[in-house]
Amino acid sequence: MKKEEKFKLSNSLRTFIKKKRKELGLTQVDLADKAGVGLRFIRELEQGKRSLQMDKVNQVLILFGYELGPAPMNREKLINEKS
Amino acid sequence: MKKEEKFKLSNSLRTFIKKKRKELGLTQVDLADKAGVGLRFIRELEQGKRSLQMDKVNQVLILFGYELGPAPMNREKLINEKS
DNA sequence: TTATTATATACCCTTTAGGGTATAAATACA
DNA sequence: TGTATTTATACCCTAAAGGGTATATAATAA
Repeated sequence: MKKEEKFKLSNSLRTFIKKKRKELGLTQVDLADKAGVGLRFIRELEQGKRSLQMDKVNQVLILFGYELGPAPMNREKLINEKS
Repeated sequence: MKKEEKFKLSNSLRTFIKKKRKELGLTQVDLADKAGVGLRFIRELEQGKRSLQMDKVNQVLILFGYELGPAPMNREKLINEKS
């Protein structure tokens, strides 16, 4: 496993956040402020850091009406997903 | 907000894990070993600690074929969910 | 081009997640 | 009952999450 892969999470979350943020026309700074988290956190989130704390992630997701939950993995994605 | 509520996460995850674990007839110790996390972590997870790290949670969920992902919140649950 | 804004990287620092372990309480089973 | 198993609580400790901030590198506009 390459070193960076250790820090990448399933693309869905990072792209989800980035997409939602753009849709609302927010900068990372805006989002950090609204969510009450640090700017560094938003960056690590959008860059796919795996070890983020759930509560912080949820502070962001809630702004979009979402929250973290268990979702069935699909193996197709596992195979095809680019790291 | 009562003090303990700060540490409770949406019931879905904690009950999901507990239910899946029971279905497989595993003890907390078994699950901790299989997931490669500490026993303490499994306990905090099943007790609803909010600030758990996503990667650790995923190590557990993967055993069940699941992973953390953004899920739309339903307001019904927000209102009715017992803390 | 240059100025402005957004994003990324790097560092210091405090707080805390979580491992390990011992003990206590609860549950199951003879 | 008592005994074994499972789960919960409490403590110490190390590694790292993440806040703040300064700097660097895009990206966009004038």
